[in-house]
Amino acid sequence: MAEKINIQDIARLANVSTGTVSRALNNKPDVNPETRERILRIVEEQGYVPSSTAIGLVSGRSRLISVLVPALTWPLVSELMLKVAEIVEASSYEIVLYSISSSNHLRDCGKVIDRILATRMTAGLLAIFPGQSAQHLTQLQRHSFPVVLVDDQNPPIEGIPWIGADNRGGAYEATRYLIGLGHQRIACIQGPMKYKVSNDRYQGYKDALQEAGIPLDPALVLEGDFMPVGGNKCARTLLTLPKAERPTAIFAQSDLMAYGVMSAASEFGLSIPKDISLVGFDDNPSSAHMQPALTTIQQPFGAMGQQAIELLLQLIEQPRLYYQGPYENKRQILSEHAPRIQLPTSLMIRDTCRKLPKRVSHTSYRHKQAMSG
Amino acid sequence: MAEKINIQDIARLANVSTGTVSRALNNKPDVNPETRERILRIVEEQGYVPSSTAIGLVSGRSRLISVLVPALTWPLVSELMLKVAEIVEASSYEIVLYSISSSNHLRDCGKVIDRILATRMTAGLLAIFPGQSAQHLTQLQRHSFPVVLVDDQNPPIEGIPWIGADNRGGAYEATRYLIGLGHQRIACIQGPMKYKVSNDRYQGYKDALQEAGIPLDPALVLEGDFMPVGGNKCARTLLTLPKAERPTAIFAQSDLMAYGVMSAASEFGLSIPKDISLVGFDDNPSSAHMQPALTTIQQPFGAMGQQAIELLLQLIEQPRLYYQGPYENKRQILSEHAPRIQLPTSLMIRDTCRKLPKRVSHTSYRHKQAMSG
DNA sequence: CTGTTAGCGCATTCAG
DNA sequence: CTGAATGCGCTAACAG
Repeated sequence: MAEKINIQDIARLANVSTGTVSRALNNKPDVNPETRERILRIVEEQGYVPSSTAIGLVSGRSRLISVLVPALTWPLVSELMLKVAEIVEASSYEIVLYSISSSNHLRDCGKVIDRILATRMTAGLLAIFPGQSAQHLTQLQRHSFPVVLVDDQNPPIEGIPWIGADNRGGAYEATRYLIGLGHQRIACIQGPMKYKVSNDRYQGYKDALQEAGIPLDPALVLEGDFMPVGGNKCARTLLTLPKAERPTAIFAQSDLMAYGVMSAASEFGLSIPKDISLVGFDDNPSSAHMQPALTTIQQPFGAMGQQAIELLLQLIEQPRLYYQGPYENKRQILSEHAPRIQLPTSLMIRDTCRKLPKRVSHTSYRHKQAMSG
Repeated sequence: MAEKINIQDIARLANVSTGTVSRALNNKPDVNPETRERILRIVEEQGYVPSSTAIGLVSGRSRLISVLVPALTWPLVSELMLKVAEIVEASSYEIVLYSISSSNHLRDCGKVIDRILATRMTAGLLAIFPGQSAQHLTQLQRHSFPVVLVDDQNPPIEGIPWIGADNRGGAYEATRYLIGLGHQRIACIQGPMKYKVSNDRYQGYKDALQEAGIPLDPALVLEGDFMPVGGNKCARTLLTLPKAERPTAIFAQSDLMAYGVMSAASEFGLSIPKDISLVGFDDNPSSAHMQPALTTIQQPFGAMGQQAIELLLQLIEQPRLYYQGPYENKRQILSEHAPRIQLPTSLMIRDTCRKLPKRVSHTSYRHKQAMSG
């Protein structure tokens, strides 16, 4: 059935030339409706599918899209890819996956990008959280190879469309939520400050503090590593502080670090949220199943994936023109400037935060503890 | 630099024919070493990369490999894919990703497989945990299209190479570990029994019980859904049992269900591992960060991915011949039968299991509890 | 050793 | 409206 059958076979079976078959298949207007129907019927019968390789060769265009992903073990990327895959499969394109794993670092990534560019096997590139490899992307841009970047580590690159989460807004919301609960001494466990994302979240944290008129205490701002161990280490430092200086709430810039905070708390015999309130960032799938379930900021990964791939597809078909606004409504003003799209996060309220009594003083805290004990 | 430059340009620049250039590029023996070097130099200078599309067309072979993945949100798949991607990138092949997400169920998956087969755009298919879609795979097999299946839900399919984890052995090890700790009343929270994996793990559980001469108590064997909610529900049933009938340990057939058990325990005011010991299965990345860290059976996803993709690559290049034994050592006897490779799991001992005192009786248990309370 | 030629499967002219 | 011819970039077979 699926034995190598080509356009000539169809042409023979339909008593027409290959040209006509080709026209019929590509919905060209100038073809006899009767003939077209007959051809399509035979195509259906024979289960004929045009060779995408040949089409690629003759048309010079590819139906393949490169997607560059970081270590897939990061659960967040999965969510994003899910949406990307869904949309690509609904189109006539396919995804070619390139992963920058632990072994092939910066240098190898450059090679991958060179190959993408040189072979032109794919029609465009979606780079997802490429980390340091982002710098190689300008090279593609120079050759007017369509690229869309989903990132949070690097400052935006001139000329490259960029999709990201509103990290500053998310951090602001997290901190404001804690303030609304009555917390005044709120610690911030940061990611590595060399990353843009860490700075953005720090800004959001400061925004909320400033808005509430709470002075920023540098002793409560610690730099972690986005990983559980770093979160744990920072939390230990915070919990070692004298009671009066100790934070009543912690904003961890990643869920993984929040996990570390939770383990540190239990090591100190402290209970969350009774003794310490905690908010994370990311909303990893497992965060909802922690004990207690982690209150956190959810990143809009699905939406980011969707925006990114839709933008890329549009870029491939309409080079150098960017639609502003939602993709569905294409009658938007076109722009020649690479868009920067920032998607809103959302606060997931769960069980790691506790409302503080009106007046928070050392004595009233101990009093309450004694009553419950 | 990377402007469309082809083999003719190189031929012109090197003052040779395209045939010679092609020969030089493909390391054919019959080409003047001097000429070859000159050509290679020019190729390097010009940054020429042969069009894989054209090569694909003329050679009839593809350098693309289809990889069919289930909902990527499942963290386990990421680990597997990581290894697959690493190996593919080291080869001359690329990965084309197809995902069977929530939206496109069984029917759409059939379409995907039809397309893979019809276009022959890719040279082979690696199907990872395809679930119910596995049945479509026989179609590929019939057309002698190389397929390798990584699965645990379905019984093996005749003629299709199969890679899986030793689920029975893993469950046996988990249960034996609990028995070794002195537990006698060990519950088993199963996955859906329509899946092979659930039956395999149940067998392993029974094996260990039988070996230790412990009678199987049907009241302690409950069917879950592999998800946290199911684990929680089953655990509630178990914890509602009268003290004497209540299990002292629970073997959950998935980590996610183990999370559900943990939350159920805390709802019942029970502490893990003090009151109940718990072992999971899978070793999700987050399991090590649970409070307490979950003792579980680790699935060899990396190894599974590696075996699977190496087998597929070999199948593509040596159709209908399967190497038996490790890939590295290729001088193995070849077989015409599709191999079934089962990879060993490993027990990750962490903090959710407790050694029971020598004699386990209702009274001594309460005595100990009273002493610690 | 090397140049020439004939396709791979298709879309796209250019004539009818 | 349609058939025939050209060529996409490359490899392979065949002559030199």
